[in-house]
Amino acid sequence: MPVEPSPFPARRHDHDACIAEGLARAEEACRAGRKRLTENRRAVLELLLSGHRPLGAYEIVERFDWKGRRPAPAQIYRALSFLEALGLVHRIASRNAYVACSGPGEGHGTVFLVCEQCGTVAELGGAGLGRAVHDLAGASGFELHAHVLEASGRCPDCARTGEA
Amino acid sequence: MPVEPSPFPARRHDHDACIAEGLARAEEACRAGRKRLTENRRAVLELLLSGHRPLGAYEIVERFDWKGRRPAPAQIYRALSFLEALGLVHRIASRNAYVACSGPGEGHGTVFLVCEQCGTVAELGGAGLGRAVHDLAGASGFELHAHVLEASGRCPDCARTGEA
DNA sequence: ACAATAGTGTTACATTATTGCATTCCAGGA
DNA sequence: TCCTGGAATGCAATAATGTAACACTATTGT
Repeated sequence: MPVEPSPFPARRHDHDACIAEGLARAEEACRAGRKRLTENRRAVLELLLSGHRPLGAYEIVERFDWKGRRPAPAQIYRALSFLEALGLVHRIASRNAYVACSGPGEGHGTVFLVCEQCGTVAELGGAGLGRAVHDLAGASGFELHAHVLEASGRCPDCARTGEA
Repeated sequence: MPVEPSPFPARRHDHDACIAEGLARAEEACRAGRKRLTENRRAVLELLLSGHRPLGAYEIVERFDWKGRRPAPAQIYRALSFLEALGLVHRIASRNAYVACSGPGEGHGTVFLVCEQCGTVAELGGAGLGRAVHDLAGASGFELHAHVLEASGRCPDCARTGEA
């Protein structure tokens, strides 16, 4: 297993490519699952992809400029559930917010590192951790179905800047 | 590191002792921090201690029979923040609920196992996991401040019962 | 074209959490 | 004892987050 490079996006990176890649993955996932990536769903996903930062559902509502009008929250939640079920979006429970999946990750065993300062979220594979949690739970006779692991702190950029 | 016994409470256990112990720890913590364990705070803590199950804030409001009247939500949230700051109560982010701390645990590095069926919550020390998360984060240059790790599944009792 | 199904648009509502402010309580000193 | 400053409360209002229900529209398979 190769050591991963920093999971944080470089300060300058080809962000359009991120978005394009995310959308491509979404289309692929939909094809594979025989689901439809409708205009709404696509738009919500694009909004989330447009930053590496979690957005609250109502933040999405506000940013949603869609033929001049705004969708009701229910729309957004529907899109989010759909995208989440496909693993294209993750919910950050500790913040009531949602972030676009940044990798082909399997969806479980994932660790989220959330920067308290700039809000950036990095998603780590943490496969070993997933197993560790599983084992720990198993040792107690607990039948593990899913888990969430979210860390908060400062991302490399903010840590560098702030420690002056 | 000794292997812990099951972190789940036995089906029959001296529950009054649980409560008494929890309250005792609270009083100790308050003395140590020169804080006051007021009637409200104590009452909220007692409610949480009275089950090994997370309660939503409004569930607490409903159960709160306090001289015949009901406190406003704000009261409850204030008590919860206070208790949480002292590590006497934990928030289960994945459920928007709160549970009494079941051990002298340090508050970080803790793993919560939440039963989807009966709602029981067990709190594991998971010291090794805490370190693992720390290391994993550190390897990415992330300055870790805190993390939440919540698992859902079936507790031993429910698993036994259900698999019939 | 038709039926079956999935998705949308909208309203209303439910749940969870916070803010502001006047009042009350309480420990500690004059 | 009395005062006083900070902590905690009581209360009302409201913000923020999340769902339910239902009629309507679009898409797909036959």
